Amino acid sequence: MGRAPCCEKNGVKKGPWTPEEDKLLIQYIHKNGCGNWRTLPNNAGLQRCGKSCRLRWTNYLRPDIKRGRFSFQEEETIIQLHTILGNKWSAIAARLPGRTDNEIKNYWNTRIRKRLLRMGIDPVTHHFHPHLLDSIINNSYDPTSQMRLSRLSMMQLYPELNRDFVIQNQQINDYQSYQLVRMQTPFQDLTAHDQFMKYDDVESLLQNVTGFGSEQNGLLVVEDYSLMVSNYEYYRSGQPVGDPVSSSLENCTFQSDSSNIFSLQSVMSNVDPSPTTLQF
DNA sequence: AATCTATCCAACCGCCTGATG
DNA sequence: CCATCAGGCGGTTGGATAGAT
Repeated sequence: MGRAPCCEKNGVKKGPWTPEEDKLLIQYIHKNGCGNWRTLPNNAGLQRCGKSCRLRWTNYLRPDIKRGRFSFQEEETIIQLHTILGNKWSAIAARLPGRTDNEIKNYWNTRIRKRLLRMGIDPVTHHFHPHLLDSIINNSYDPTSQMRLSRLSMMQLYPELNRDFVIQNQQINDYQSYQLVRMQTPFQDLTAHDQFMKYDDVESLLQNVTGFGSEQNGLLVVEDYSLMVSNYEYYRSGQPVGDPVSSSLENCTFQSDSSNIFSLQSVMSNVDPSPTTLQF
């Protein structure tokens, strides 16, 4: 015979934890440690399965858990680690102090994954895929969305980067590569339409870089202005000198109009010297 | 104000691996 | 060696909430 079962199936409570249950679990673990999860519920006076207790403790009650919004640095780390590790959430969580695998998994599935798809990037391979753009262009194209207009026009602006070319040339395999082609072209050499698209690139990039803000009536509304600026500075500091993306951003400044609503004043590189107001 | 829809996330489920008797 | 379990993991669900109509 092996071990006894971890818990009786009958009489075990399921569903959301009450504050009283949380209190019992915290008090017991503070006094006795985790020990054996199988025997813990009985010893702590909880009508729960040991597995449920372990999950509640590791994902929610543990004192070293960092709650709240993910920073840009954390999000960048998650994306980079996911490129290498895939859906190994526990391995990713091990490199993000205070974050649980469950929290990272939820954040990936509800935020990051969707954003990558919107950019035409496969969240599994992290490569650009034309068929993802197909679905955007053919099925859900919204002419009021600058992000989507950007991608549609991108294909029109760079016909040499057609889908066969994308498939055959692995060095240009994602959305950022398309942006870099435009970023690296001097502003004065671009057509009027290209210039508009370059503005659009910077706008989209800033919103991704800062990781905060939502469009409301053409203005960018942020929850934490200082954290947004901090993320922006972190991004810029991590880019190599002469990087076309960061050089396009280097003269950007933020102007707060009120406590949490502001417009972006930007002087883009190689652009008309008068400041240009960009609104999200 | 009421209803519908989309999003978020805590919690559960089922599977896998190594440990145990 | 085998049956069984604990612990850990990734996938999925469903209730709560926010936003849209």
